[in-house]
Amino acid sequence: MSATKDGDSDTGAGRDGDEAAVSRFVERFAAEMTEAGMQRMASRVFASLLASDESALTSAELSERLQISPAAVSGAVRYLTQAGMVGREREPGSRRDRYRLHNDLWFETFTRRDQLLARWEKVLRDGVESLGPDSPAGLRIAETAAFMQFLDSELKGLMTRWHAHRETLDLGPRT
Amino acid sequence: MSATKDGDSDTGAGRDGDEAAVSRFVERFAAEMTEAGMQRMASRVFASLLASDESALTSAELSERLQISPAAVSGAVRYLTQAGMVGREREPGSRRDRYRLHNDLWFETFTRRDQLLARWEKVLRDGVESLGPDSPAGLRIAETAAFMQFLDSELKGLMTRWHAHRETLDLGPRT
DNA sequence: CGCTACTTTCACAAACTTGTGAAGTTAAGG
DNA sequence: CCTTAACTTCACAAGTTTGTGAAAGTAGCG
Repeated sequence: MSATKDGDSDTGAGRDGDEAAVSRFVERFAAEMTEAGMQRMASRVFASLLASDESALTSAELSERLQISPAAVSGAVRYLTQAGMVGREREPGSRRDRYRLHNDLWFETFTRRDQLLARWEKVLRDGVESLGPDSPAGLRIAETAAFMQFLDSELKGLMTRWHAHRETLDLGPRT
Repeated sequence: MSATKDGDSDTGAGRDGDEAAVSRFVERFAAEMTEAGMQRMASRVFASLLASDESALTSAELSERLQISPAAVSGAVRYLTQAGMVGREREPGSRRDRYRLHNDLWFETFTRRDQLLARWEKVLRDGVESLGPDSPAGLRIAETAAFMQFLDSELKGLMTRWHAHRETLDLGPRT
């Protein structure tokens, strides 16, 4: 069925795999991310980038693949760059931007996470004061704050172990 | 205004700490959770329970403290119970339900997390097929799937370490 | 130096979410 | 059994969010 031919494509056999199947994957994965709390368009853009061979696409490509307006791409990209999940590059002699997934994808994402944890911890520590440090509720909240702190401290080691573990997989060098 | 007196309160000095301060904490913490993606009312109910001495409140108490209708409480509680973050108890000879934070709060929450991870991993593995396991995109997605699997495996050890670490804190026995 | 290709911003319409009052359901207690 | 307290469901109003087309900004390239 369908679609594998694209006219000016040059790498031959299905440049990013079977288009329909890829699109299905993109939508499925995006749906999961959306359910986990990310904006819909941002999820879709992210998933598209993840599923692209270059791990980078231009605005126009995104617009076409996802069937959305340039404005929607713009909005999604703003969100993703602010969240530090995607970088923007200008191709030297051209007026196109390319949006690129950071290589160290999950590292970047988790790095931000600890700022979040720090904020939560702060709010919780203040809460202990409000409730009285010896009340049951105060103690429970102190425990929660301690948990956040613990998580924060664990994150570093976790990423180190991931990088080590990653080496043992034969996934080839980073793209 | 002060509000510390509440008429039928019996434990004396501010049953759950200074009411205004507690409410402020509840709202602040709930706001953080909301920003992180949880529904507003669910966040507020959760925060209220966290800040209550019993770690449990009745529907009426929630309704009053948060100034929301019973219907809103009902909706929030449904969400929280489905997410496994809150349990429902019926007080024996009474028609009131009490909603209770699970003791092992964070353990419960993280336990669910691995189901989420498993789902993501599944979607990703399917994606590898769609993209071709040898394409750059396929490899990247395989790496992502591997990361999810890695995270899942780490979670167990993490919670074990947390429980150990928790013992070293003088927070008294579990509530 | 102006043309043109690309991107962003803006105002608005559509769609979804959220919280409410009111009616409906269940079960304790007389 | 009947009453009544407590919870749930339902339909809807209010408020947000989301995505779009159109206009305005930027910057390559002739």
